[in-house]
Amino acid sequence: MGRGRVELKRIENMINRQVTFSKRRNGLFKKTHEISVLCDVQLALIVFTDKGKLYEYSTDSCMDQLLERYEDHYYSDRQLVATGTESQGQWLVEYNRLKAKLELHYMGENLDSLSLKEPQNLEQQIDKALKLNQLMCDSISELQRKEKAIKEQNTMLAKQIKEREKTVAQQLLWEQQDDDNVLNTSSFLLQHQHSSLNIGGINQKVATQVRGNELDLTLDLYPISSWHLV
Amino acid sequence: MGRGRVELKRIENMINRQVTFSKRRNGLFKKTHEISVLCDVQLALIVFTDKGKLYEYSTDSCMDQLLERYEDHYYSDRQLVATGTESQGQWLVEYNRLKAKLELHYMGENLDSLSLKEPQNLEQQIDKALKLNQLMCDSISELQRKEKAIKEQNTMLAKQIKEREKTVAQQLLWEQQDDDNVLNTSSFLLQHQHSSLNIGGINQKVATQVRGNELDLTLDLYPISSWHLV
DNA sequence: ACCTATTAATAAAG
DNA sequence: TCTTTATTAATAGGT
Repeated sequence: MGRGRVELKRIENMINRQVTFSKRRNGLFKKTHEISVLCDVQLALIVFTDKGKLYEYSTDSCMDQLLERYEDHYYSDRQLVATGTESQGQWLVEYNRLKAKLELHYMGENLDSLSLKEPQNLEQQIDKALKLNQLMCDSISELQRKEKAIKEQNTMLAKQIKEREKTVAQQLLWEQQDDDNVLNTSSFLLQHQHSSLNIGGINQKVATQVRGNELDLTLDLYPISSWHLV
Repeated sequence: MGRGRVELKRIENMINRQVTFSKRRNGLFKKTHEISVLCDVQLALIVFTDKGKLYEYSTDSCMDQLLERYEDHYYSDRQLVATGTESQGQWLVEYNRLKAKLELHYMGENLDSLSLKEPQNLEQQIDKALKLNQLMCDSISELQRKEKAIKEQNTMLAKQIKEREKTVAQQLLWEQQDDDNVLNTSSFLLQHQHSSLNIGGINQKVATQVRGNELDLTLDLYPISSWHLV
């Protein structure tokens, strides 16, 4: 549309390119919003200009949820099944097999083990390491389970809010209709905050959390360094 | 365009909605591609239908990079430095220390190691085990981070619901007062607080991370059974 | 920003 | 889903 066709290739004139970008960007965002409302779909649109400026749109302004959902679409489900069931189960098998082997080993070579200076110790260390790994596996799947549960709760809450909004909106409509009969003005302001990502706040908390983890890391890691291998 | 105007509201007829979605989706993706090429901008478009079907477009098909860039746009480098340096750095220290010990060990006992049948192998295995531990540690802290973020979002949502209840209750009060007082203006502020915690960002990295771990876990776990300790 | 000649998108119907 | 077609919407080029 417009006067004359446009070739589908980069507009070389910079001014022109920027003007076109501005116009088409508006159009694109409008259409994005329209399809979102008309067809009741959730969508996210992110645009980066060559100069690094960012424009974004997302249904209900929850870009994060959408992006998360996007990730989940590819990773989460399969992951949960894989880690939760397979690898963990597999891991236990490995663990027990190894333990049995170790026991056999020390039964047979009990006295003439010169170079193995600390057999019990080695066994203990490996045992510890295995147990540690096992714990971590447990931890991971536990966390994954928790995560899923909380997410579900989240979705529920979000739904509730949406429902409530609808109800309120409808009430207002009714109210307005009543008011019209009495020469009244009902003003309704819906403040739709756009893409204010509340990241600063979260980050702080994330950082704290990470620091907490570091401590755990350290605590867990020291035993490993005390494997008496030297 | 089309015969007659269309109101900007959800199309209730399901068939119609789907048809419109199909048509407009094509249009939207086309326009998305066009602006990308004409104006030389990078963009990402993600669409989820109400039934969970996913459609996506991204310039040069590198959605991940774009999403990462999006996150980076909000994430300050502080976090990256903090996590990247401290916790991981600490770990590297441990790791290298242990490695050095192992090397010394094999230097000294090079020839008379009967029971240590495959020293290099043992080293490799321990190396792998350590890396595995590291990955699991990372995974755990990522998951913990994520969990906390989602929980917070949950809290936010719950708060929103409470707020809304209050608002509605108050509105009802006003309404009653208005009934007594015929010439009145009822103004109502609906604050669409938006609780967007930046979970997407965290999630993306976790997902990537976890995916990496998955593979590594599987690959690394098998060798453990081949520790030639028997 | 605004204007308008044109092209593009698309709603409704088959 | 795939066409067709009557209409509206988007927009290129100019001011």
